[in-house]
Amino acid sequence: MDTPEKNKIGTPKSKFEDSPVFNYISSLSPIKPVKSLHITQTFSSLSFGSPPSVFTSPHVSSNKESRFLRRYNTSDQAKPEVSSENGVDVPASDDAVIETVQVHNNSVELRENCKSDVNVEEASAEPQNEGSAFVIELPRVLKYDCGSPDCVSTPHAVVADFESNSSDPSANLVPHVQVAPEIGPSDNEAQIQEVCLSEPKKQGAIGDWECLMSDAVLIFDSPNTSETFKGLIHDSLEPVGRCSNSLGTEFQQNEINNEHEMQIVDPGCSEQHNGEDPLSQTGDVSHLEDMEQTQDRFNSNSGMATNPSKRKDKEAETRMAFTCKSVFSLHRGMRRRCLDFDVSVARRKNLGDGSNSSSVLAQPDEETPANERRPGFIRHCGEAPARRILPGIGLHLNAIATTSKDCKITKNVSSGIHIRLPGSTVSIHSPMDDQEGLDKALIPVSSEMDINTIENGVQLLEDPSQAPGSITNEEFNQNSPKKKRQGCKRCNCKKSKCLKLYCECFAAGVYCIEPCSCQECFNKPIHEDTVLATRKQIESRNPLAFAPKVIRGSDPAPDYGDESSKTPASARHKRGCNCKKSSCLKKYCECYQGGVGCSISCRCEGCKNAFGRKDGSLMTGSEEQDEEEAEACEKSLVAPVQKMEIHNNEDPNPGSSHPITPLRISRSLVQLPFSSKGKPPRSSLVTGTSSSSGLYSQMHGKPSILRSSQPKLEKHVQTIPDEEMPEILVGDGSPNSAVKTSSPNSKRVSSPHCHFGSPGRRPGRKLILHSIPSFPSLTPQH
DNA sequence: GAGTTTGAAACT
DNA sequence: CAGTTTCAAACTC
Repeated sequence: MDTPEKNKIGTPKSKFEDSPVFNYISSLSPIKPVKSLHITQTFSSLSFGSPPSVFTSPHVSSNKESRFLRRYNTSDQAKPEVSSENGVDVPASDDAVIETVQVHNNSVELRENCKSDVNVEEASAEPQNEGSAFVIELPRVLKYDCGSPDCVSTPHAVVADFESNSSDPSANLVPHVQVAPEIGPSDNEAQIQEVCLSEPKKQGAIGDWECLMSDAVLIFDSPNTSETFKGLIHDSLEPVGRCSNSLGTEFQQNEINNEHEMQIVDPGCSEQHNGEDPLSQTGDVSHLEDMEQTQDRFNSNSGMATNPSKRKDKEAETRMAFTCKSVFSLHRGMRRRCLDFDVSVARRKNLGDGSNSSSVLAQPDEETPANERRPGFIRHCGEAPARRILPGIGLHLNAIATTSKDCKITKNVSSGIHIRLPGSTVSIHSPMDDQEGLDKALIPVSSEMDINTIENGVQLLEDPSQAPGSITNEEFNQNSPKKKRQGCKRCNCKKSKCLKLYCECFAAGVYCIEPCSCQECFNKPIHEDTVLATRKQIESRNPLAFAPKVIRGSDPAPDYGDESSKTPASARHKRGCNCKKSSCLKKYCECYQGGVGCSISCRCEGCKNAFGRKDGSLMTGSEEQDEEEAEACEKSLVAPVQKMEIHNNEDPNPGSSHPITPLRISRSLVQLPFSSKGKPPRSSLVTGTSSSSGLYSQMHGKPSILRSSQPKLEKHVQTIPDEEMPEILVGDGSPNSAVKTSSPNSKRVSSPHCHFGSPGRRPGRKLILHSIPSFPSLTPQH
């Protein structure tokens, strides 16, 4: 596994180790090759569920199963090194850095892809384009990226730790970093190692990280080096930081707080907490313990505690799975988001091991029973108990795509963020390093939240002014009226055992958690095998079964033929609805629920979907208004009540406002701003076509969006798509696309994805698309 | 909170 | 592929 280089380096190194520089170099170079390998494996093995849209690249496709990828925090965290590496690699310029990073290691790319791809792109591009926006975007990006498996914020985190130590003592909860300075170098090493190594077994992936760590350690060993190291880190960090920045809003905050730390902070986790989290602290402590343990194990196992070369070997061995965890959690109370990617194997290992570390971090929230942690699934957000730290944000692409239910960020307990792409899930972790952490760490994500987040992210991008974090949160909270379910999906299954698509949790690719009222639930980590098997079966029957129900409309959906579809925003339900009695005006209608108009593919009767009728009356422009009126009339007849609500909400003139395509609402998909009852605001409808802006404005409160409604819309769209893409990808991966097909009768899914893939996606500014290209590089690898 | 309605999912 | 049944969410009271 290991690349020869590493080995070479490793051995000789022992002596050289002393020189920090040497170490770095060695570590860096060797790592690359290795990672690439790993990555490959990882993906394959991991079979990312579906990589995020971003991954549209072919390789991704494979993953259907991946959907349920599991992310374990643990391993990932180890990865931080990557970041560090990146950081190292990265020269000065952010952009450059990013690129470099990608170039560097495939693995790195993967990891960063999340970040870098999205982030980077955004970061690089956006910043240029949009200065202010940039900041905001970054965070979001992070989110998204984070979502992406790769994103490992951790690396940064690691770096951060170091820096933090130097810069922010207070903040740091994280022992490592802090320790370093404070404690003797040796200690630092140990800690570091632990951090990196923690659970090396489980996460073989760690390798690179470890290497770095080891290097770092060495450096630390020599006091001087340590500083140098720091310096390096800093240097690297900044660039990295940017990348990381993209990771999360936290980043911004961090920056504010500490320039150095900034990035470090794991966006995900961090969102803001600068050390505040008690949890984090606890987590840290526990983490330390875990680390120690892990170290011990590691040492015993490898017999080379600090020996870098050996570590490398080990790394190579372990690498099978690569997971990235952000170490952040350790650091400050900040939440860290960690993305974990685990190979199934790794995962299992983790599971086995997991217990150890996890306990440490286990945040209160996290403590979710095993269930939640499940790799494949995202936890429900919901329940995060009380802590709402800004919790990580979990993205559940599926969910997102699907329904977008609301998620509440708040709920997220952990700091971690989990993104679940159809194929894959990414989790950003919080403090929990270890497996448990992983397990536990899996932050319960509410799919909806995720979605929201994403969208928010998008929006944010658009609106620089808003702070990412705040926005998201608020919006999420506000937006999702549904929360009840949506917020975190909770099911109430009685007979399906939560192993059928009837179960929203299952359908969303998340494990059932406490909030669920299900009976005889098998959708729990404990029954992971069963869940996966069932999932496979279902997918075998319908590859798109777990794909988001709503496909973003950005792409012109020729399929539909409807104008509506063409509208940028036009998002459609993949299969279309079959409503008979609800006139597509109630949530019984999936189209409506998803905030999208009905399309040709719908077989509904008496369609009055506010977001767009099946007849194609998607309202656009003036027509929309007219139609709206007509609809209003109709609705009034049909459902006066609803109408009322709608009007109340927005309405005044639906038509007038900016035509936002319903898509936009797409987020809506996720969560429409429905009134608490869930009724879509009429305006929204209008918006759907035309006025959507209103919604946003309302929602976001920021007019900005509105103002540039179209562009923004596009952006949204794109963004959305991106997000969705993943799922699609998943489906698409291969099959999906194929799947997409549709039987006329039945449902078909529009193929969205063309969209996705299409790099050319809409002009939206979102670089995200661009990012996609990057992925390809990865794919090719393998 | 219980009961009803609805339409997707699953089954035949 | 169409029809039927099952299921759980959405909705109503």
